[in-house]
Amino acid sequence: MTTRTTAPRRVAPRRVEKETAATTVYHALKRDIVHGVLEPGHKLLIDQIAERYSAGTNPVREALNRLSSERLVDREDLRGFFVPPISLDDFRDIVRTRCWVEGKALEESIRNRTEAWEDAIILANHRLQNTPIHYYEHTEPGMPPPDNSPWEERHRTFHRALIANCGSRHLLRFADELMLLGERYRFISMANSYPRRRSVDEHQAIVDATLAGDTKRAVEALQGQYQLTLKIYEETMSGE
Amino acid sequence: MTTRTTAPRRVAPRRVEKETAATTVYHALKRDIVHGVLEPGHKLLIDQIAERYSAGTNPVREALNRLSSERLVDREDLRGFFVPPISLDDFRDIVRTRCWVEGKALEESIRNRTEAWEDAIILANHRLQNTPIHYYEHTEPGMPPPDNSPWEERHRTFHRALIANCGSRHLLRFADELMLLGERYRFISMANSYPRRRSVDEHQAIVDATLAGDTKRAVEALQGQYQLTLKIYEETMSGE
DNA sequence: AATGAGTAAATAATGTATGATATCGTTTGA
DNA sequence: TCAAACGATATCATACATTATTTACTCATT
Repeated sequence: MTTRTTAPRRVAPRRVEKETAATTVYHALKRDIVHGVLEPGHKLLIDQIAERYSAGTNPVREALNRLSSERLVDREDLRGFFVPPISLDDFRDIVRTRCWVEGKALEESIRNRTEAWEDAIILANHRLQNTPIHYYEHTEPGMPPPDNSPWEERHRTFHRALIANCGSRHLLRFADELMLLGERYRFISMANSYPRRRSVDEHQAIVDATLAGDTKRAVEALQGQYQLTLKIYEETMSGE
Repeated sequence: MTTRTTAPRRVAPRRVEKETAATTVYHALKRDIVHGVLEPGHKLLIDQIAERYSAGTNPVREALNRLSSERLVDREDLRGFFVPPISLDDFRDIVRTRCWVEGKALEESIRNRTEAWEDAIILANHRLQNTPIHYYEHTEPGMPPPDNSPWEERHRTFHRALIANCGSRHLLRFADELMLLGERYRFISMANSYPRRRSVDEHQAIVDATLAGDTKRAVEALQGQYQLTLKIYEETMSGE
C-alpha cells in the first residue's frame, strides 16, 4: 500500500446543522424578550409574531411552547402567550437563587480545580476587560441605545467559565436559566447603570480569590456582585 | 338599604380551565416518559405518538417542544425527538444536584418556619405513612406490575411540603424538575426496590429533625435518603 | 343616565390536512 | 471496499377549517 501524495482529506461528514424556522424564531424571541424589546405583560399574538419574524404560525407556536417551559413566556391554554410581567419580588428571588446556585457551583468548581479551567477564567476575564462598554450618556440624544452585545456576550462567557468546573450539567443549566432571567431585568430597567459599577475590579476580585483557591472569599465576591446589582435595581425603582 | 335574605352568591366566574389537546398530550407523554413506558433512547415518531394519544401532529409537536425545554425529551432539528438516554453519570448528577438544591431549600424553609408549613408537613407525612405500597413480589406471576401511583403522588407531595417554605419560586421549580428526572430512574431501573427501604423511618427522621428546628440533622437526613437511593441504584446496576 | 345581563360579531388560538424538504437506509456501480 | 445515487420515511412549513374567547352592542332594569 502506497501513501497517497495528495492528502485525501476525508471531507468532514459535518452535518450542516441546518436550523429550522422554529429554532430561528425561538432564538429571536428569546433575545427580544430578554432585551426588553417585547415589553413585560405584553400579549404575544401568534400572527403578529409570525409576521415580525417572517415565519409561519406553526414554527412560532413551537418556539413559544419551548420558551414557556423556560419561564421566558407565560402560557395559558386557549388564551395565548404573554411576556412575563416583572416585579421586585421576582427579581429578588432570581438574585437570591442565583447566589445559592452559583455560589455552590463556584465552590465545587474550586474543589475540582484544573489548570484548563483556570486558564479559561483568565482568558475570559482578559477578554471581558478589553471589551469597551459604550455608555448611553455618550451618545447623541435621539440616537438608538448603544449596542453592548459584545460585552454582554463576554460577560456571560466569563460567569459561565467561573462555574464551568462544578461537574454538574443540571446545576449549570439552572445557572444559565437564572442568568438569562436576571439579564432581562438588567436590560429592562437598568440599561444605563453600567457606569456606576466598578465591574472590572469586581470581576478581578472574584478571579483572584478563585485562583487563590480561597473558596469563601471567591463566593462572597461573586454573590456580592449579584447583590449589588439587586441594590442598584432597588434604588433605580424607588427613584422613579 | 336592606340586607338581602337570599344570598345572591355571585356565581364564581370560574373559568372552566379547559385543557387543549397539546396540554393533554404533554401530560400523557410526561407521565409515560417518567414511568419508563417509553424507553430511554427510543425515537419519538410524531405520527406514532399522535395515534397513541389520539391527537393530531400539531399538538404532539407542541407537547414535545415543551418537554424538550424540561430535558424530558431530546430534540434535534430536522432529526426528531427522542427519549433521553439514561446513564449512571446522569443519575449521579441528578442526585447530587438534588441534594444541594433541596438541602438549601430545606435550610431556608426551616429558617422561615411557620406553623402552617409545619402542619402541612405533619399532614403530608401522616398521609404518606397511611398509604400502603404494593410490592411486586406479592402479585401473581404474569400480573401487571402493581400500581403505586397513590403512594407516588403522596411521596411527591411530602417532599414538596418539606421545602415549600423556602421562599423561592425558582428554587422550587428546579427541585420539581429534578424530582421528576430522578423519579424516572426509579421507575425504569428500581421498580422493585421499595421493600428494602425503611422509608417510613427515613421520612419520620427528616420530619422530626425539621420540626425540632435542627437544620443540620434535617438536611443530612434528607440528603442521606437521596444518597441511599443512588447507592441502591448503583448496586442494582452492577448486580445485573 | 348608569348598570348589567344577554347576545352577536370579531378576533385569535387551536387543530387538520397537505405539500415541500431533509434525513436515513439501501442499492448500484466503479 | 467505497462512494454516489436513489427511494422511503419523517420532519417541517403552509394553508385552511374549527372552536373558544373577547369585544361591542342592544335593551331591559334600576
